[in-house]
Amino acid sequence: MRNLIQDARDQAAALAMAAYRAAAADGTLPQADIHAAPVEIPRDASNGDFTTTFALAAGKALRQPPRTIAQALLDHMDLSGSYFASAEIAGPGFLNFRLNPSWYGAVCAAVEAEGGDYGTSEDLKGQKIMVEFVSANPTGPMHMGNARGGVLGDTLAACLAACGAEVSREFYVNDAGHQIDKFARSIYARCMQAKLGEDRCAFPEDGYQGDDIRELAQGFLARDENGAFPEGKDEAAWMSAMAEYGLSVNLPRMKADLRRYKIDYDTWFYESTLHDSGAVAETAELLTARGWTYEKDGALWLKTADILRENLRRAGKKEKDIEKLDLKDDVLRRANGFYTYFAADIAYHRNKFETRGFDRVINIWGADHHGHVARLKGALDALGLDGSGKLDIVLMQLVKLLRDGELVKMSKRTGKAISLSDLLDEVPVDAARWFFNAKPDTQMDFDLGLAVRQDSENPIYYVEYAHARICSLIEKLAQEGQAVPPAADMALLDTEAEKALIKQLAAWPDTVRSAARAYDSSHVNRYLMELAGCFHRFYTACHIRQEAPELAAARLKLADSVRSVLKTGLKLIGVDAPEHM
RNA sequence: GCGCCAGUAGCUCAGCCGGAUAGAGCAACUGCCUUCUAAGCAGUAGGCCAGGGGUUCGAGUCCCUUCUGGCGUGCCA
Repeated sequence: MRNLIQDARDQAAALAMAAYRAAAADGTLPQADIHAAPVEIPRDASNGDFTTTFALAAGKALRQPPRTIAQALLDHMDLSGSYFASAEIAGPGFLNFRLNPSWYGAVCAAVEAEGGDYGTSEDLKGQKIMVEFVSANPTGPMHMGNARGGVLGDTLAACLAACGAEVSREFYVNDAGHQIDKFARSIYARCMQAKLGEDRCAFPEDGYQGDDIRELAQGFLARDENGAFPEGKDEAAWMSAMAEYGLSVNLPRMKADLRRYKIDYDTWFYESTLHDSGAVAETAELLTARGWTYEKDGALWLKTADILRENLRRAGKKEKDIEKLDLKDDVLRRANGFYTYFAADIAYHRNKFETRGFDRVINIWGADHHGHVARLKGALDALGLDGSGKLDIVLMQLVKLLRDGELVKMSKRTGKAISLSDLLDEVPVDAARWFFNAKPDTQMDFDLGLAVRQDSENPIYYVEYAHARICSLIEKLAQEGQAVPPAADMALLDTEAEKALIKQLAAWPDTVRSAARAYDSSHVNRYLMELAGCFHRFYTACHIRQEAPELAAARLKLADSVRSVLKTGLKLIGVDAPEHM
């Protein structure tokens, strides 16, 4: 709950502002309309722990050289009682602050007091947020492209929850529509082939080619104990029984694969329920009532172009640029009477906001769906549900799968895809989770050959090793009679390695917050790498054994705090923190 | 054609609202284990931040433009 970086930042800003007001009051500096001092953390710690660019930024408004302004601030500044030991002018006019022991002590105290809760906040308290991710078609095994979305959604949800949001993880099951129809026809064709011979029955051209479909067909026929197929009911009835059977086999497998991947959903939402309840038709009627649809060629169309044009105008886009976009309308209900996926998706999101009352909805989508983003938001806007404001779509670039440098196609249709479970057979879960927790918009290559021999080369081991090292250290010292003390004089920790480590501990709350704000949980990975690095350097530079008891106690205490934060951080991204390696 | 995302070290990527000498990991090279785990540490080398203009005290970061790569532009989902 405490955030010492934020506290120090605020304090530095307040000190600078107070100094400016004092300088302006006695005429040292001119009066100007300045209400905040920008505070930054210098890249290089030799430039101080915090710095304000007040003098640089205000140079123009105050019509004085930055260094003169900085000097005036310094002359009017009172650091007593603050977290800062000193302030000095540097470079073109930076005012650099250095932290004093009270700040380092406060960081250690916060980590100690808050334990596993350290880093959490109430930034998003009271907000009901849904993260919908993966939502892979249940017509076949999940391919490894789903692995990335799984990690991104799951870790993002965890970060949002750590910021106090009430988070719900959801999987949208596409158990209706065209794909399912194709799925049923594919199984049906394989059943027919099994009965009559491959060459006597054509397989649908657009059917699913994978072996899993053959297995489903065989499974279905095995359950058809009397050998009735294909007699007894009409084709459509057989197909619907097959689709139902196929889903009953596939969905539990998907759940199991995801569980193996350490992903648990709060809700599995079935698309079919939207059709069955009439919600899709109702949504289309609502859009029609609001004047956003028209009929053409027997189909019902949504005036997507009008909606988007209006949104773009409101966003200030130029008319000629809008024209260039060549905006098109979308079909909601086909000429054959069936609703499109888009129509169902609008109904689905209406359900998320209207029926279930989420304040915010985040969807993780593959970048190949980006054309759909503005349309869906626009359709929700047209329903008065503020899709532009409350629906956020995180687009992730697809993962290119390689094996020993050679491209592996991920097409489900060809049946040659590497499935998620194949992936987990080859790569440890934690390594996969770590790897896929990268910034969503980077295109990444995943080389299976490389991943297999990713042992000591994998950054994750650097972090895990730090944790194991600490556990082992604590264990060993405990055996020698030196337990982690309940309290210690942390002011004794004043070497560069120790201070750097404590500063890194202080940065944890900001890391969680920025990951949640940016919808990018890879901030956590980077943070943990740095924390591990700081620890390894501390470990090498600062020993505990054979040191004076007070110092040893403080260092042991610090190591224990690092252990705690490493564990919390790894847990956040769903990676185990091993005690031995 | 139009649109979205990206282009920073050999590779994978950081770089907070524009700030000081552009950083880290891996790979390469050199050192360091009779003291808490060497899956570690210290060091060396590696850069026209894709190219070109602009905005200003200051640009990897903002604007314009060109080039390169990925993706999209369905009565598919």
